[in-house]
Amino acid sequence: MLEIDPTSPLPINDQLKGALKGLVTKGLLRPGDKAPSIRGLALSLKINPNTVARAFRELALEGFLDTKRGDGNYIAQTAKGQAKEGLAVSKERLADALRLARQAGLSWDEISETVQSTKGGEDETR
Amino acid sequence: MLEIDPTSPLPINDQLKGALKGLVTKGLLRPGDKAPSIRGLALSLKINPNTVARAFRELALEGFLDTKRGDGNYIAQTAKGQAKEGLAVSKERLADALRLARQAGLSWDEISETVQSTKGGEDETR
Amino acid sequence: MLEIDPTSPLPINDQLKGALKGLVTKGLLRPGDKAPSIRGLALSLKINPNTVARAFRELALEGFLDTKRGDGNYIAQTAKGQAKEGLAVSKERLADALRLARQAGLSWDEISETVQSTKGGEDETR
Amino acid sequence: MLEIDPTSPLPINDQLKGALKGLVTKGLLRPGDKAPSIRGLALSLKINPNTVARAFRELALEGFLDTKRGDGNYIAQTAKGQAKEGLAVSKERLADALRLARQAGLSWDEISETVQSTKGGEDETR
DNA sequence: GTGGTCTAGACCACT
DNA sequence: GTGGTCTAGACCACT
Repeated sequence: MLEIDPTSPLPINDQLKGALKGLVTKGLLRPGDKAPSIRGLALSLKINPNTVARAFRELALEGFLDTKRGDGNYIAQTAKGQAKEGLAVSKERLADALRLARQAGLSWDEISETVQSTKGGEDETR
Repeated sequence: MLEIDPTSPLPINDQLKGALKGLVTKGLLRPGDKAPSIRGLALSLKINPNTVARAFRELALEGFLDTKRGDGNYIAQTAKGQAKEGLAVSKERLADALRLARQAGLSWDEISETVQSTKGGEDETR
Repeated sequence: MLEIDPTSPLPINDQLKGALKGLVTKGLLRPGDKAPSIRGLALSLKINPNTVARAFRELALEGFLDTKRGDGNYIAQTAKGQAKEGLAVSKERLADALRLARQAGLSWDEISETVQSTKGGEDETR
Repeated sequence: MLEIDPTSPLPINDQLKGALKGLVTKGLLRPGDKAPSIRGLALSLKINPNTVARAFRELALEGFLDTKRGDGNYIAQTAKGQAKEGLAVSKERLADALRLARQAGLSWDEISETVQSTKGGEDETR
């Protein structure tokens, strides 16, 4: 359900926060639903539980998650709004990446190509 | 001529290397040309000279720049090839950014929009 | 300048956040001032740098500190307001402690005594 | 009769132990009296029975409670002494809380105020 | 030297 | 089993 890119310059914990908000945006997770457990996520993503815990703690501080000690984390009722804001952040980050690609000399045609092939790559995993 | 994004998760020194290679790719800088001075670049980009120096040192190690002590740095004759490889790296980084954006819940339509508006934004600065 | 109580049930990182806000409240640290370094504080308080870093990261998220990478942390211009809110939180925590003391059977007289002797204890360290 | 503060940094099971000793200190419960049932307490305090059970187990280990399997828990004959020691612990904890409040920037006047208003708040619940 | 991220692992509180 | 805090230590980016 979730994927992380260990080679990305974006810190793992930030990726995780974005991906979790993405699940809500996509409707795969809804307010009131139980979030995956910290340890379970760490195991399946092969990252350290502390890293997941940090992402979750920050999401809880933002009001996106409700933490119930000894029980688990739940998607907050206000999560949808937070997810929306997350989308805006993601757009900005993508725009940054595009500007960097341009700086590095990629033409808009090459960029379109990259978009297309990334789109195609998605189908393969389906 | 060169721009840096201090808010990007991509390290400044990597951005600098990519942008310098970009100038060669775009033909704005050619083999044999003198590269901008470390101090001048640091000043105009408002970053620490050490960071620029480090990027230049790495570019020299890669054979992209020729350093002449007491004179400055010159674009190496083999720079064009290096720049081409840089393009491939940039494409991969962009593909990563796209995958992250998808994880975060952006639809392909929203991504296209972002590409278009970034493209538009470029014109404004001209 | 700062003190931590390792035996307190209040997490060290929370104590640190409160104490730092206290320094601003007391006027010992002002907006624009450089905060103590993470490593320095960790050394002098004999706690782990990660714990200090966590407190600082949260204070930065709250807008109480401005972090300058490779340089250090600075008290934000808006810190005074944040410190004020911190005072309210501290009052609430003290009220909780008082209610617990009452539950545990302390009389108001014994509580007053404890307040007085704690006050006195402060003078000794001067 | 008993109250618990779920927001306190002091663990629930410690609060429970302190409160139970408080009932003895205040004379509301005497040696030989039957203690409230674990399940009943858990229900009325809305906490997990395991948490109450653990507090009782520890109190039994300290010799404050006598557990009679299949019957219930009874206040031990030596409970008064134990309760007295509990008072000392509570005083120390209150002193800690006061020092933290001072660190956080509360003046002694504000502390006195907080004491007074907590005292006043008690009357309201009567 | 200063901060940032991550891993590994211990121990605790609660369900 | 679930989350929380803390320590220890490695490695990185930037001034």
